Amino acid sequence: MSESSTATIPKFESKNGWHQKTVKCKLRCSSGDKWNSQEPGEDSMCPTSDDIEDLDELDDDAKPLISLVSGKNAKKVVQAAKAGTSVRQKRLRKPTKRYIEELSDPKAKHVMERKSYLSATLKDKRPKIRSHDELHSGGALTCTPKEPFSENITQATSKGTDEPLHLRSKPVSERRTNPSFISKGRRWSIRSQNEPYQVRAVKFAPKELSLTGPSAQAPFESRPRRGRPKKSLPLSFLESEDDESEDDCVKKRTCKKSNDRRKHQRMWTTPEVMKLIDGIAQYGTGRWTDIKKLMFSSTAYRTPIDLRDKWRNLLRASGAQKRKSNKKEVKEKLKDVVRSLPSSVFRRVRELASLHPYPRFSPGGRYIRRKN
DNA sequence: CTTAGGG
DNA sequence: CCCTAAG
Repeated sequence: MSESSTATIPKFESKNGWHQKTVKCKLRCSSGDKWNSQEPGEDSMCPTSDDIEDLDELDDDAKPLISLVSGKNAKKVVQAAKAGTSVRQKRLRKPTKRYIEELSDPKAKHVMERKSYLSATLKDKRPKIRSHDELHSGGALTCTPKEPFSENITQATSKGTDEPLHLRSKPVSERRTNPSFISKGRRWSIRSQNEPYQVRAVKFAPKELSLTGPSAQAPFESRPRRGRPKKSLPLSFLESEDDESEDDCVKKRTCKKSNDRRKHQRMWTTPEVMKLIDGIAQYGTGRWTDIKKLMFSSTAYRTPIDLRDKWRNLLRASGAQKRKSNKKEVKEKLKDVVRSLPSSVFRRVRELASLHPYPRFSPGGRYIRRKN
């Protein structure tokens, strides 16, 4: 998929090529299926081997996405030129994101909100951006396919790798991650500018594109989601962990508007659970950050909190957490959790549960100190 | 900033 | 998963 779209790009020199590209993108778009819907569903699989951490899926939609963007952009440019509305000299970068959004999301309900939010954030965070905003913001993005990328890259790199990039990266990732943008703007939105890998990813994008991205596996590691990437994050690259596209579309499909919460659910795979358990076995309960760092260093998603939550659920599911409800009930309730997990896992869960109780308070109410 | 708890 | 209150 990406290939085809990429292939057309070189033709940009001739106006014809351009047009072609646009059309193509459009076609793709209208054809309906998302490119990233290759993953039917993860839940049914019951992996027995331990090394299936990357069974999730290959996230290739980034490239197509970009081309899409460019296509849009081109179209937009044309339109703008016709209308003569904009005063931009070069190529009207600014509105890009808007169009992207609009086209990709027919409803385009939150466009305005989003826009305002964005600008607000920018203003708020980095006042100076606004000045070169016009020049850059769309800059690389726009020309990615059309113009020699070298220029853009140079510009981007030499200039603050920060501001313009982040500026650009946000819309893109947002679009992918958060179809029904929430005007409120969450933590991750704000933080996204601090995330090193995201920046990097964005920076690479153009290169890959023009080079016909040979081995670009996880073009957009973007993990806009909340969470302190911290210093140890760069590692998350190597693993080419993947996507987010999955849950993205899952969200879109299943709950569409859904209640604000639970936007991106990601199914816990068995290996993940096992890693978690191992981690707890080593560190005990309560040191989620450490566990995350050690066991999930390669996994960008899964914050320490997620780990803790998962553990809590496991406990409940395993019945170690005696509660009012009897085991049967619990099991029934958390059937989905159980069904894909081998019994061996649950045995371990129980062991650990007795070893280091989760609430960290013994039944008597005494606080249980962690050892190491 | 990290945990714990509750929604 | 998300959010908030505590250390």
